[in-house]
Amino acid sequence: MFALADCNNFYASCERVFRPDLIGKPVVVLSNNDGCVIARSNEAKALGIPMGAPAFEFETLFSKHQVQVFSANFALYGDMSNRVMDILGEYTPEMEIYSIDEVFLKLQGFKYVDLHAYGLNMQKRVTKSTGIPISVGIAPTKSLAKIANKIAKKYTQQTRSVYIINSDELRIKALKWTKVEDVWGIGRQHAKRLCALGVNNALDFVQMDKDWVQKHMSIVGLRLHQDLNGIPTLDLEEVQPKKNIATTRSFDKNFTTLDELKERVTTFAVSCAEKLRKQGSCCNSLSVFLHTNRFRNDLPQYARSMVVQLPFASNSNYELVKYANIALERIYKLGYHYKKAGVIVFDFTPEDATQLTIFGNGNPNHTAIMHTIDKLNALYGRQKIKLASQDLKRMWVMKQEKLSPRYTTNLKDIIIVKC
DNA sequence: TCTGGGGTCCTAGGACCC
DNA sequence: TCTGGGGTCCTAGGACCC
Repeated sequence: MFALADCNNFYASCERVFRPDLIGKPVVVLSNNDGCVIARSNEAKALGIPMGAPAFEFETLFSKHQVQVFSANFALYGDMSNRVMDILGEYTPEMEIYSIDEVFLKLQGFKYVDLHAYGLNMQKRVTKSTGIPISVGIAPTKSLAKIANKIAKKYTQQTRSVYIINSDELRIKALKWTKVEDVWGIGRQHAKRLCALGVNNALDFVQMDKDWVQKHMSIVGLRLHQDLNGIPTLDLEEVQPKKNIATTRSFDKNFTTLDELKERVTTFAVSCAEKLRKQGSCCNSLSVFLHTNRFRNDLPQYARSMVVQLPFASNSNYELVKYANIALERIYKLGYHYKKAGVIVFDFTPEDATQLTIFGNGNPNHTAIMHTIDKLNALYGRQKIKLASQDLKRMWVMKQEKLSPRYTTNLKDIIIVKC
């Protein structure tokens, strides 16, 4: 059996842990630059605030219903996630952290354990120990555990946030209850196509012809089809080193000059290099993109990206910055208002296995200095040591007007309890 | 005025090899 | 009129996830 433990309204719940006065009140968390809504408490959902809602469009609704609005505080969410995962890890030797707020637990060899009681225990313990409410779904396969979790979340009262699918009867009932577009792995495109064929719920889907599924939804769809039929096809996945690493940002205003963009792209490339070093990888290629604001119909639109192959695998700030800027200069066009840019690195080789060449390929060895920069930045704060071509005056601060304190990761922000 | 930021996998088709 | 039969690698694009 598999269990899927999923934190309820995770970011909103994190904000509430240290602000218990917000329990029962609508809470939303915004994306970077305070752009859109990326998390909502149940009360906020009930007000009809959709996922991804642009914050500025909902300002009147926010103030009318006294919605508590927060800027994204990823330091807090990451730390709270670790706490939740640590506790859940005690319930099984095999788990897969699927996202910041979700984890699959493999319950193999639990034949003589009352899994429902086991689920209730983990649910209670996480909620009590961290203040984060979670839901638990248990079923014979991962995709069915996903569905069980959805049921637990929807019927909190009746299920006490734990639901188990442990018979074919319950499986059929759950599949029938699940709309096809809500199935994990069936996105908008496939849902549209399936609905047109009269396949409206997950039960309809599992009864479809295998060949059709494979033909139109590839091997991925076929695996899901099997898994939902109760044949375990999707197993836990091990943590793999990343194959792509990206740093991309929207700007809070439009940029027009090459110099402004150069500074941003330089900072993004440095950030990618840092992430590469953290994972012990070097990249052989990178891509730079930039585009104008796609929401502004009154301005001319332009978007381009360019891939650069490095002559050697690297994770040096200097090298990545150099090649990222070469790409930027090629794709930059004067006369446009740029809103977003990014750097993506890919085609990795492990740091300790980069190819040497007999005649030398000009790959300078920056290992020592990068190591020193990383160490200093770890000690004295991120971006303490920067390249001169980066934003030295710290002009580009993200819009984060409603940021909560870093309660758990910054000594200055630890709460004071008066008793 | 203001609209996020990351990731993964699969397939078809073209270019190329012998 | 008639024009082989295998392969591999790479890329773009499409689908999906949180």
